[in-house]
Amino acid sequence: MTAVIKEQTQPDQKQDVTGILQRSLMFSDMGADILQPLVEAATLQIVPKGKILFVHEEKAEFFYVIVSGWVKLFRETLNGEEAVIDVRNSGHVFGEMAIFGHDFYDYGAEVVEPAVLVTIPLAILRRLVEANTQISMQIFRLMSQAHRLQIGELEHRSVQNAPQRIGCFLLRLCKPGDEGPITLHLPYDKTLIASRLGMKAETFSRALARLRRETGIRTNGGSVEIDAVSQLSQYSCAACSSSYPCQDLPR
Amino acid sequence: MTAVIKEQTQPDQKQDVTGILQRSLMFSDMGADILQPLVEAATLQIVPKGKILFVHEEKAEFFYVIVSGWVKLFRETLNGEEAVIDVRNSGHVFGEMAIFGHDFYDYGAEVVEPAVLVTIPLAILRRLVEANTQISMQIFRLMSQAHRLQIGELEHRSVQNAPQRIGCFLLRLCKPGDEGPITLHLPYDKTLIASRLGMKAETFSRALARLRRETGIRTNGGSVEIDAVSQLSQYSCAACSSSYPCQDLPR
DNA sequence: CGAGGTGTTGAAAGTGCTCAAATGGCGTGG
DNA sequence: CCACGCCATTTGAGCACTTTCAACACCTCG
Repeated sequence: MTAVIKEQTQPDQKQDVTGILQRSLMFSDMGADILQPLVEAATLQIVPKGKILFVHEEKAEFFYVIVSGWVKLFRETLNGEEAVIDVRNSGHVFGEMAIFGHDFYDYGAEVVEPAVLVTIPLAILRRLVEANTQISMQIFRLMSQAHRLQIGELEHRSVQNAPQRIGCFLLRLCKPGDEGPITLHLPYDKTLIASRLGMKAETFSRALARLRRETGIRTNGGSVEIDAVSQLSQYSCAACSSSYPCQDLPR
Repeated sequence: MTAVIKEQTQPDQKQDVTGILQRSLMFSDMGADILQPLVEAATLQIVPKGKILFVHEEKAEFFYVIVSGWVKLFRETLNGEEAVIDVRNSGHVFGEMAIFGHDFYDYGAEVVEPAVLVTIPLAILRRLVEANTQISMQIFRLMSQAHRLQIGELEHRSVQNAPQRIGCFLLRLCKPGDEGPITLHLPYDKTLIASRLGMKAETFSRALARLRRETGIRTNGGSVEIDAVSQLSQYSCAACSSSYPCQDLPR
């Protein structure tokens, strides 16, 4: 339906891409010289909402760095259900787990808010990882953090009920140190938040209503007002292994 | 209550430990010379059922290789619930994810069937990983596989109902190629299987009864007879992203 | 204005959980 | 060898939470 605007990385864009990579979680603070092979092979894309970048079990050729926008990672079952694995934004990377072991994507990826992405062939990254200890150590850190987040996700799904999971989601939108009255904005639409949290849209709507009743937060469309973060964290984190602020679960 | 029998690795045991490591998933097919620093620092333990090896958020000093027995990895919430992350057996490794990033265990570990374990300081592994590409590549493979398994776990919990999850668990006990009438034995007690699958013991009991009714399997205590693996996989894998045999979920 | 997407609400059904009680196996102490 | 107590497992009844199906309100866009 909508064409992806692929832009070859022109000389004047290479600086941009280098900077983008250096601001990403995977390549933060790495020298331009180290990143050069990646930058050479990188493509900058503007991708509209709804675009499916790849599907589960497709042969993996590229990994992606998100410059802006939101990307949903998901799996589809044979009977048509969808399980959302994660929804990622600026600075995050996806599709990279296929570097080792089998060469297939572990999930599908769909742009859910208009995005700017850097696309880089996995082969280049693979070569770099084998040659450069600094990069491989950084990826280790990232993978072990991803693992930790996954464990947290599993825990949340099994011990928190719907309103608590929503509360937890809101808490992760807070900046560290936030306490008093603040206003948040939901990063993407409620339907997606619902499936991101493993519940149906209707359940989300009702659970949010209950969360309002029980913690005193107020909502108006996509904006959320929280008077006391502590009250919300008390409500949600009671059913969790770590109390707020939940260092295990950034974003 | 029960003392852990720590055995210093004596010269005559070093060969054993080397062999054990070479048969593990993490160090398979690696030369004795490469493994030597690990073997030097390794301790072989016989650990009784019930022993808690470490708890979530404890400072991480060692990682473990399972020679025999079963180990439960879990988290506990503030209000006393427990979420089982995984239950592992021979050849598997745990506690290793703490190598990078923060130095704390991501979960607690408890021996649930009498086990023989090799205990190795994380510091040694860390040094080895930084120095040896073969090891770091192998660990990458393992971490990405672990990641894939975690994703599968999340998917299962969100799209399969209780009887289907049990069926899926049974399928993973089959050897590749099994079709016809076979008899399986549950690897550990039903209460633990229940929490491994994210349900209560009572639910497990009832769900197993329903699975019997709907797929024709028979059970007698811990043994399970399956006449047609295909019938079971059809029942369970319908709500899954990959059909049987589910390469994503070994064990 | 009409269409389609997003979000909310109601009623009914389903799934898994809690609490309680009964069963049966197994090891210990007598 | 038996009685006892403990633990794993099963079963029943009632309940809580989530889903399903349906209807409707809103909003935006053409």
